Amino acid sequence: MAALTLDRFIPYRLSVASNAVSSRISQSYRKRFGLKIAEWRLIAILAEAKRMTPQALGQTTRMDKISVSRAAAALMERGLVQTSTNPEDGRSHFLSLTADGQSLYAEIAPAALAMEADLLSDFTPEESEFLETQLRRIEKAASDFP
Amino acid sequence: MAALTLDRFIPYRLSVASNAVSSRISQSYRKRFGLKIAEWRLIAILAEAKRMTPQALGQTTRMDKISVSRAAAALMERGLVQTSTNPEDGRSHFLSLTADGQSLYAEIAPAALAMEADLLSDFTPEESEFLETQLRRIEKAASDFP
DNA sequence: TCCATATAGTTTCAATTGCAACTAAATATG
DNA sequence: CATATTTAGTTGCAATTGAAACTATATGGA
Repeated sequence: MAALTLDRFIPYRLSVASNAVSSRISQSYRKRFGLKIAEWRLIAILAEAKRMTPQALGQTTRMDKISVSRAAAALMERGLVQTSTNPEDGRSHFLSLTADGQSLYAEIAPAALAMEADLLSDFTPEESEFLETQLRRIEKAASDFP
Repeated sequence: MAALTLDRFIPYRLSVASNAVSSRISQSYRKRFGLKIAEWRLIAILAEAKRMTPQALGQTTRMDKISVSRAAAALMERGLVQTSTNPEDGRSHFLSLTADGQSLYAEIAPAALAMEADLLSDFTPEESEFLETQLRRIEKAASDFP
C-alpha cells in the first residue's frame, strides 16, 4: 500500500487548485461586474442558448435547482434576464438575456478569457488540452461510482 | 480572440471536477467516520507531523485560521486531538493526535487511498503524475498574479 | 375520468461559512 | 522601559448554502 501524504493526495490537490482559481476569479467578477459565479454561469450559457428552462440550465451548468433559482432571481432583479412562458410545460418557464444582459456579457466574455489566458500562460496548448481532458475524466469517475 | 464556451472554460471544468470529487469524498468521510474534510486534513497532517501549531497547520493545509480553529475544536471535543503548551510562544499552542486520533487515522488512511485509486483507476501512473503537476502549476499561477 | 405519483420551481429554516472584532502575548520603537 | 504595533487564536454576527417542505402542473395507471 502506498503511503498517504496529504500533499500528494489528488483530491486534495484538486480542491486546493480549484479554490485558488475560483477565489481569484470570483473576486474579479464580483468587483468588476457585481456577479457571483453562479450568476455568471447562467449568463454565459444563456448568451449562447438564447432561452432555456431553469431545469436545463441546471443540467448544463451542473448547478442544483436551488442555486439556479436564486441566481436567476438575482439576475432578473437587475434586469439582466427575463422570463417567458413555456407553452409545453406550465410548471416551467424560459429564461433569456435582456439587451442589458447581452451587453454585460459582451463586456465580461473577453475579461473571462483574459483571466483564463493568464492562468494558463505557462501552459502549451497541448498541456491545456490535456488538463481539460483529465478533468473531464476524473469528474466522470467521481460521478459514476455512486 | 477565441470564443468563450463555458463547457471548455478551464476554471469551470476545474470547479466542476473538484466539486464532484469533493462531494463524493466528503460524503464518505462523514458517513464512515463522522469527519468533515477540514477535520480530516488536520488529522492527516498531524499523523505525519506529531505536533504543530494551528498557524503551521493552516499554512500546510491551505486553510484559513478560522477553519483550523473550528476543526481543531471539533476534534478536541471528540478526543481525537489534544493541545500542549508552546514554550516558544505563549499566544500559541501545539496540537497533536491522541491515541484515539491515531487509531482513527490508521482506519481512514487506507480508505482514503482506496477512494483515490478508484477515482484514478483509468489513469496510468504517468497521467496521474501529470495531472498532479498541472494542478500545482495552475494553483501557483492563481496565487501569484494578485 | 379520477386518483396516485412524479417533476419544475420556490421558499423556509437550519447549518455552514466568512468577516470583523476581540483577547492575549510578542515584538518593535521611541 | 513604556507604549505602539503586530501576530496567534477565538468568538459573535451576518451572509451564504443546502435539505426538506411546499405549490403547481404534468403524467400514468385503475
